[in-house]
Amino acid sequence: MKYHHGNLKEELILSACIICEADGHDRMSLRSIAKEAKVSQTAPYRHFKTKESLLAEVSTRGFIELKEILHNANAKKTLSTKDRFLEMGQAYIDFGLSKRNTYDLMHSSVVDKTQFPELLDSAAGAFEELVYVLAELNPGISQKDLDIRCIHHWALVHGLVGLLRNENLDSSDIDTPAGNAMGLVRSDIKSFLVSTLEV
Amino acid sequence: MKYHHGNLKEELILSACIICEADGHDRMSLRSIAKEAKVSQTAPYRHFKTKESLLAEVSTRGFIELKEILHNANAKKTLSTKDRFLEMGQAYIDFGLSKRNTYDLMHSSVVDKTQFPELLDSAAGAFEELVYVLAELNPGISQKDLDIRCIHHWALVHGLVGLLRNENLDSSDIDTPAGNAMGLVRSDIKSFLVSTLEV
DNA sequence: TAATCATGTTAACAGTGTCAACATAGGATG
DNA sequence: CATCCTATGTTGACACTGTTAACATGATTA
Repeated sequence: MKYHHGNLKEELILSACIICEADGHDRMSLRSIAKEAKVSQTAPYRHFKTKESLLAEVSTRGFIELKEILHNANAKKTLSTKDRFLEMGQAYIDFGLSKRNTYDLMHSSVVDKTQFPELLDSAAGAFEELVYVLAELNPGISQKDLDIRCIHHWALVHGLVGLLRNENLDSSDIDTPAGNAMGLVRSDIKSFLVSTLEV
Repeated sequence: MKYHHGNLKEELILSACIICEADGHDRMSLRSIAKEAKVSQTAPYRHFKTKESLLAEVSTRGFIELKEILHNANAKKTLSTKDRFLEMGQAYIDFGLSKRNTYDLMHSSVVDKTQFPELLDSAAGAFEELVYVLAELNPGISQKDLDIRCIHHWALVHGLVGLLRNENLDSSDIDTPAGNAMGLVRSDIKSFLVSTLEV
């Protein structure tokens, strides 16, 4: 029985990542993850100043994973640039839908991003992946127009994740305009994204 | 000193709206708003089954207000249809930026929308305002294409609010691509929205 | 008038983040 | 090797939270 754990910080982060995704960040307690690590309830405070700073770690890892996912989608060199762009869009949305609670945390205000520089960096890193494809997809485009396109598509996929997750808007029994439209988009996200390219 | 308050439910909701916007929904406690209404800490439970259901009320009122704002923007009959559309986009984004915490709650997962029908209705109501302009702006468009356009612009403004709120992405001292782009968009949202129309 | 029911109260429970005070292990320093 | 320092752990406590159970009150209605 050793008094010192040896790798507690990393274990706490990994536990937090799992619990955040499983239960949602608002249902995660420091005490429960301390218990899971078989450590006293205040041990986490030797590694994280507050609960928020642990959540910032979880959020950061989320952005790092998102960046990797986007990078991998753009690395499929057998595909055309346009198809890689579509692949990335699909990948982003898949991430937002499958890692739902983590995605929530990443865009939540419970973590004040301005206070965690590495979180800012990781978020910017993910965004850059989009800049790369769009630059390649629009050779000779001005910096300003490129920037605007990036914003456009980043906002679009982010907003789309939010809409797609509201199951209410695509339940087939309710025949709202929004519901019908969401069904269409959900069934073929890439076609939808294509339509946003033809500006 | 009357034992019964008379208008407690409404007062609790109004307090909750104010506190949610001021402090954020995660910092609002039932006990604090009960105290503000000079009532015991469990009195709210006579009107709301859980804290979540009170938050659902706050969220609902947010969507109702948003709908009104969009409706008013579209009611400026001296403007062209296109200008009214732009006005609505600006109004949506202004709402997301000024009623920041309320907007957060409206898109947060702490309230399970599927369990609050009137919340679903209010959200759908706001969405419908966008359907109206876009239908007018694109006469003769097919239902499918109209639906897709609605999704497109709704997702866009929602995503944009998220991006614009990350102050990190537009702080002028950091010279990231994302930062530059956000500055551009922020300074002239309507121009940005125009560029998304020309599909 | 009497009974019912909506709406209030008090007391309590289990759980939370966080801090202060103390304990221990392991590495650095003499 | 002995000693001290520091990182990392523990225990105990505080104030706060959502929520329930049991009880009190006041208004409506039979």
